This record gives sequence, C-alpha cells and structure tokens, in this order.
Amino acid sequence: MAGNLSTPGASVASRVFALLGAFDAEHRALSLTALAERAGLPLATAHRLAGELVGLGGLERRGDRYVVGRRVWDLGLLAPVQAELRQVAAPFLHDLYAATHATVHLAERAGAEVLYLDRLSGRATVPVVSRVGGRLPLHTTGVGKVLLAHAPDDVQRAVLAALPRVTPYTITQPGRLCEQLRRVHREGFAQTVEEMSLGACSVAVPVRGPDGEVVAALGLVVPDLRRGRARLVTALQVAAAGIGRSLPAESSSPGELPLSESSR
Amino acid sequence: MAGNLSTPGASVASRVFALLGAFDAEHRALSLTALAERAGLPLATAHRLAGELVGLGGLERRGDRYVVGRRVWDLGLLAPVQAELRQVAAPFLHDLYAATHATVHLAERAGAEVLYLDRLSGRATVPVVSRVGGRLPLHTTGVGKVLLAHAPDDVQRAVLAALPRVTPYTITQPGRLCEQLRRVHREGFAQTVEEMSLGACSVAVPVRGPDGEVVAALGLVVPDLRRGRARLVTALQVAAAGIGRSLPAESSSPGELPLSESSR
DNA sequence: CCGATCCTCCCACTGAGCGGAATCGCCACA
DNA sequence: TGTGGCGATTCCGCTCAGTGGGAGGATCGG
Repeated sequence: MAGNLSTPGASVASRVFALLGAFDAEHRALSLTALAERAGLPLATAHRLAGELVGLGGLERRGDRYVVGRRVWDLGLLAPVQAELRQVAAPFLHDLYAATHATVHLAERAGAEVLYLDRLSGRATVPVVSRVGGRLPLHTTGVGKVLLAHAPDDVQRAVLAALPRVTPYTITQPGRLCEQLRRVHREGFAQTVEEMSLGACSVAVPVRGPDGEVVAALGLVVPDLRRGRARLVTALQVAAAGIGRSLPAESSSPGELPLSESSR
Repeated sequence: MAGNLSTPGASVASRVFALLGAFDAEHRALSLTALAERAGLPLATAHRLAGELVGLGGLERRGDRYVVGRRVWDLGLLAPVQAELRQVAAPFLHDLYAATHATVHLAERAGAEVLYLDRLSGRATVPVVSRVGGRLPLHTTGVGKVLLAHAPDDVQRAVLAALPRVTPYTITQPGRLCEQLRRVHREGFAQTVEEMSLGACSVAVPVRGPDGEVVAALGLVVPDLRRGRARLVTALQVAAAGIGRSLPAESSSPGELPLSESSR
C-alpha cells in the first residue's frame, strides 16, 4: 500500500509492473507522458524503463504510443489460470453455444470478484459487459452468485457487507441475496434478471472438479428467462458435468484465493 | 547485449523477464532451483526476485513450485496481438467449426514463424501440434505457407534458405516450396499433406484487411484432403472474407499506430 | 515568431540490488 | 538416532545500476 513509486525505496520490479499496470481495457495504447503519469513515475524514469521493456518485448512501440508487448501475451498464456480448465472446457462451451445460441461464460472467483476465463458469443444478441480477463461483482451476475454461494464464509461476509447498485434491479439487500444463495445450493443453479445490465438475464451452474469442489461456474446470458429456463439449466448442467469429468485430478490443493490478493 | 544475466551489467528488468521466460509450454511450474537455472541467475538472486514477483502478481507460488501469475495473464490480454483480430474472428472460426468439424486455426506471421492466435478444435480428431500462442515453422503448415507466400522477400529468402525436415513428407527443397508459394498466389489457398505431423493435412487461406493487406491466415486441419477439399476452401474463403470485412480500418501492421482513443 | 507540449538525453549521486556463504528443514538411507 | 544430500531461505557489506532533475530537441498551433 502506499508508497509512491517514484520515491526511493521502490524496487525496479515494482516499477516494471507499474508501467505494465498502467494499461487497462480502456487504455491499450498510451503515450509516454500518459504512461508515466498513470504509472506514477517521473517522466525520465518511465522513458528509460519503457525503452528497456521494449527491448525485452514487454512493451511494444507503435508510432508514439506504447502498447503491451507480445511477449507478455505469450507468457500470460502459460499462466495456470486457464491452462487446464479453459482447454478442457472449450468444446463444451461450444456445444452450449450451438445448443442455445446464447452468450456462454466460463468464470472463476478471484477474491471478491468474478473473473471471466472465457466467453463465447456469436453476434451480440444481448448487451454483455463481460470480457475475457475482465472482472465483475459477484452479486450481480449469474456465475458470480454461483461462485459466491460456494465461497468461504469470510468472502461471503465481505461481499454481503457491501452490495453496490448497478441497475435498478441489482440486489442490494444482504438478506435477499443470502436467501438466493441458499437457493443456489438447494436448486443447483443461480439466475439474475437485469441486475448487471438492462435487457440481460442469466443462468449459471457450478462446475465441480473430481473431488466435488466447485472450481468454476458456467453461465448463459439471454434476453429473457421466463420461458425455457429449465432447458437452459439442463444444458448447463450437462456441460458442467462433462467439464468436471474431464478435469484431471488437479494439483492445486495448496491454498489460493485469499480474499485480499489485490495489491491496489 | 548478450551477456550472462548473472554478471553485473544486467538490468533488473532483464532479470525479471529472464525469470518469466524460464517458463514455457513444457515447463509451466518450476521449483526455485530449476527457475534459477533456467533463468541463468544465481539461486539467491532468483529467490529474492521471485519473491518480489509473487508479491506483484507476476508469479504465483503453489507449494514449492512457481507458476506464471494471473496478473501476467491479465496484462497479456491487453496486448494488441489479438485485441481486434481475435475478437472479430471468433464467431467466424466458430461457424467454420460448425460447418466442417475440423480443427480451425487463426494465425499470423511472427518473424520467420507462424504464431497461432486462436485454435478451435472439438474433441481431437487428428493429431494437432499447434497451441494458442505457440509457434511453428512457416514451411510445414497450411497457414504458414499462406503467410510465407505473402511475406516480404527477405523473409522468404531467409526461410527458403533452411527448410528443416519434420516428417518424411516435409518439403525441404526450396524450388518445390517456391513453386507452391506461387501457386498459393494463383489459387488463393495453400495446403499441406502430412508435412508437419503424420496423419494430418491442412488447407489455409489468407485473411485480408480492408486495404488488401494480408493480416492473418485461416486454416483447417483434417485427416484427409483427397475428397472435399474444394468445399473446405470455399468455407475458408467465405469466413476469411467475413473477417476481413469486419476488421476496422486499422491493422496490426508494425510501426503504425492507428486507432483508439487518446487519453485526453 | 513564440509559447506549449511532449519526447529524448545527460550525468553525478546513492541506496537498491547483488550474490557468496551460512543456515535451516526435510527426507532417505544406514 | 546419526548422517549426508538437496533444496529453500536468510544474511550482510560492497558497489554499480538505477535514478530523476534538468537541459535540449522536435512538433504543433496561433
């Protein structure tokens, strides 16, 4: 927390990540000045470091803008975030899409947010705000509710303590959400109705690994849930079961998902 | 700058990337010792730096192994490698898969290699060695031949100068390959027959941006090409045209930066 | 022409980073 | 229970890589 990166005491590594972290979905290309500012580094320092990163492939220069380099993309693909799960799940997402033509989501919980691992949408039918690699609140999305329902107590408490409103239909009362989470356990699926974005509803089910642990959630986004919900849930459950069965004995027993992993 | 990373003179940034670069598709999890060795760093240095990177999210620790961190995955998704192209192409790859049930590839040229941007394969039908983010030789793959045929002269020369054999059917004679490249221009598609892996054939077509430039290649891998090749080529061409048409007026051509908002 | 904005380069100071060496913890084998 | 090997961790004093203020250039626009 805290320390200004430009004050002595900051490591070079942290500066490197500050530079890379200056980029986000809305800022994929930055001028040197913008880069320095967003990274909280003095211009000269940013300039030198950025130059070095370009040499290493961590950044790329396009005209007078910097963008994240291909090397980072390469490396990111090696991250275990997706290594097994995405690979295994891909064909099933596919089948789901073929069967429903809805937007298909594969997500896991990252701290107190949903992290979208994969998304599959044909031509956009419904407004969908998710993005692969993107994060959204747990309480406003179908996959989020599923993951929240199966999250450790401390995470549930933390999330329930603050339920920001996103649309007029967002559930902001802890009691109501709590009841819904219980229902997720009881019925095996979660749903949302315009709680994240108007005109979009979703259903989702848990994906369980070989040992019964909930490792991810699988969801669909549709314009309307009133008819055909049962069909969608069934399709989801079939796919989720298939994914779970295809997952190897999984290695990641050692603890992860601490609630407070984010550095800022 | 080729020096040993452990000798004074190496920058911290280069050491950071040396650590990250120690991972590859076959080494997704490394012990500290292995990490240090592969990165070419003294153990103590690797230990300290790795610890720092874990704190920054660049690495993750699982038991006594290190893996690439989620943060890197996040950042990688911001790289322009795929930003536009993959997004736009996804539904078309999809359609192709639905129509052919073959493994579908989207690739671009990275130097003297094919870089696979996306891959879509149902349950494996044919042995396929590609991997998203992976690289393969230009002369042994369908997409590679397409990209090579449309590559600048110097790249062609460099590739033709050394054609390593991969299977007994790999084309290693510059003359024959050259002839094939001419045919790619003439006929608008390329093919391979067990030149990369036995039992796998492929066809591929170029994807052209709005300005006619070849920005990528689209390919299919099938067990046999003797019958139905025309159908596959047609499907590919339809999809490639669709992708090209959907691409915005920008391109991922090097050194040019178009697009995008500005910071202010 | 001049001022504003952004990029690039320089260079002397200094504390962050380095890494050899010692230590710890674990396991296998005797 | 001892012993030896292997890997992870910690320590600490030296030093050179990194820092960043500031000067200088390149554009742009009025």
